[in-house]
Amino acid sequence: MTDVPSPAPRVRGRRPPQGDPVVDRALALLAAFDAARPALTLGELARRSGIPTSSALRLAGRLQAWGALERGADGRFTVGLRLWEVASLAPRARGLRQVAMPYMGDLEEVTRQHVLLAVREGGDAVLVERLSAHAATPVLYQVGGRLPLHSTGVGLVLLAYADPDVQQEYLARPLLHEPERVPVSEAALRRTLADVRREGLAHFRRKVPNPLVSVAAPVFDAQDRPAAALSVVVPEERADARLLGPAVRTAARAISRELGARRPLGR
Amino acid sequence: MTDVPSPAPRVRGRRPPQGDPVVDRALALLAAFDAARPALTLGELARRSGIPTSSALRLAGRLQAWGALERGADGRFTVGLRLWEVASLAPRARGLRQVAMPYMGDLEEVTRQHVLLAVREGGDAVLVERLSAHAATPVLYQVGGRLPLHSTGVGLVLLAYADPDVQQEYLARPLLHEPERVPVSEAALRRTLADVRREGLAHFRRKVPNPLVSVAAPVFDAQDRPAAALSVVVPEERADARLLGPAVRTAARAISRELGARRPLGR
DNA sequence: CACTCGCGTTCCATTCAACGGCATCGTGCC
DNA sequence: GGCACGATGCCGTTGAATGGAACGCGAGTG
Repeated sequence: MTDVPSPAPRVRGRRPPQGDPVVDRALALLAAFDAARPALTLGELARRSGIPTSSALRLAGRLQAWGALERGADGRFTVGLRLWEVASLAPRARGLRQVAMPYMGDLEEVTRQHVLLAVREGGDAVLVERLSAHAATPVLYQVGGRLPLHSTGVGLVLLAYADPDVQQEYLARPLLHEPERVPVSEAALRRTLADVRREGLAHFRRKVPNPLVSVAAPVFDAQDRPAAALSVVVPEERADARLLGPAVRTAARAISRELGARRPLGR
Repeated sequence: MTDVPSPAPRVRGRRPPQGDPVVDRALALLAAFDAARPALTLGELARRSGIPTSSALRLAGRLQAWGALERGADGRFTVGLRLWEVASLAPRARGLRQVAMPYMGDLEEVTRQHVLLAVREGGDAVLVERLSAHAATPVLYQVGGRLPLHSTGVGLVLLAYADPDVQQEYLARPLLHEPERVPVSEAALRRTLADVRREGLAHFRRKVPNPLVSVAAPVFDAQDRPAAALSVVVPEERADARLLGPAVRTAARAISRELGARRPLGR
C-alpha cells in the first residue's frame, strides 16, 4: 500500500486486430453445433468456432441470455428452444412443411416406410421433414441434415429442376455416389437428369447399407418455380415402382396446387 | 465547387451512447419476425426491433450473408434456412420430436384429428410438433407457437408437473381462459392440477370457436423429469374419453421409455 | 502428497469496429 | 410536379468488444 513497485509494464488487454464482425463470430458459435455434437463444452465451442475462450464465453453468455443457447447442469451448451421458435418461421421450412404434412402423412400410411421432403440450398439438399414408420428400415439422413444432390431421390429431382447454371457448376465437380464412393460419370448423370425432367419423377436405387429404392417428384411454388422434392423410400424387395410413382406424383401435385402453382407438373 | 463554405460544424457520426450489445441487437432483428409477419421490409424490421434503419441494414446484411436471414426478390427479409438447420439441433425440439414422431403418427392414424407435442418454456407451452389430418377441425395453434399453460390440455399437464415454485409464480398472476377471456379461479385451477397429477392425464374442453376436447399426458426424460406433454384434440361430439385417455397415456409412456425414463408415470 | 493438466471464470487496458444522422436515389401515389 | 416512403452509401466519433493473464477447481498421474 505504501510502496508498490509495479515495475512490470504489463501489456494486458491489447485488442488484437482480429477483424471478424461480432455478429459473424456469434453465428460461428451457433455453427459449431452439428448433428454429431449437439452439446458442447465451452472449450469445444471455442475451439470449433476458432474464437478465444474468454470471448467465446462472453458471446455465448449473450446468446444464452436471449435463449439462442441453453446450458445444461453439466455446463454444456446446446441450441436453445427460443432460437428454434424463430427459426421455425423460415418460409422454406415451415410454410412448406405445413402444407405438405397432411399429404406426407397419407403417403406414409400407404407405404409404411419413409417419406421425405427436401429443398435445395446451394449444392446440397436440406431435409425439411421426414416421416418414418416404426418398422421402417434404418435411414441415413436426419431432419435438418444435408443430402448430396446426385445420390438421393430428392436430390436428383432438385438438381434436375434447378437453374441450368446451378446444374452446370454442380456437374463440373468430380462426383462420387454416396455412400459407396463410386465415381459418377457426368454424361450418365446428365442423362439421368433428362429422364427425371421427362418423367417428372426420379428413381434411385441404393445397395448399401441395405437395398432400397427411392421415388421422388418435384413440388412447385406459386411462381411455378421448383420449391422442393417429395419422396418415398422403401426396401427394394417391397418396391413396386408402378404404384409408388403415381402416388408420389399425385401427392407432390396436390402440395404444389395448395402452394399456388398453376402448372404443378413443371412443364 | 471551388468555394465550398461548409461553415456548418456538422456533428455527423456521433456515436450515441446507445448501449445494447451487438449480439443482442442482431437477435432483436430475428425476434422481429413472428407467425403473423414472416416477411419484413427493412423499414419494418428496423421499427419492430427498435434499431435505426442504417444499423438494421448493416446487421441484417451480416445475418443474410451467413444465411440466418434471406432476402426475397421484393427486398423483404425472411428467416433463413441456414438458421433453421442449426436450430433444428435444439435437443428440446429435435431430439424429443425424433423419438415422439412415430408414436404421434400412430395416434393420428387412430384418432384422425390432431396430435400435439409441447414443452414448457417459462410461463408458456411451446408447440414442438403437430400432426393434423386433412379433415381435422381448424386449430388455433401453430408449430413453433406458444400456448397458455392454463387453457390447453398440454399446458395443464406441463403446469401440473412443473416445479412447485414455477406453479406458484404462475398461479399468482390473474389468469383468463383463452380464447373466451373468462377469469379462472386459482383454487379451481389448483384442484384441476391435483386431478391431473393423480390421474396422470389432463382433460380440457373448449366451446369456441368449436367445441372440442383435449386429452393430454406427460412425457418424462432420462432423469425422470417432466420433459413434454403429448395430447390428442378431437371435436366434442366424437370424444370418447374412455378410449382416448389410455391411448394417449400409452403413447406418452412409450416415448418416455424410449427417452430413458425409468418411471414413465411420474410418481 | 505434490504436481500437472484442462476447464471455466474474472479482470482489465487498449483500440478499432460499430454507430446513426444525413444525403441521395428510386418508386409509387395523389 | 410534389410528396411520402423505403433502401442504400457515407463517414467522423467513441465506447463496446477484445483476448492474454491470473485464479480457482477438480481429476488424473507420478
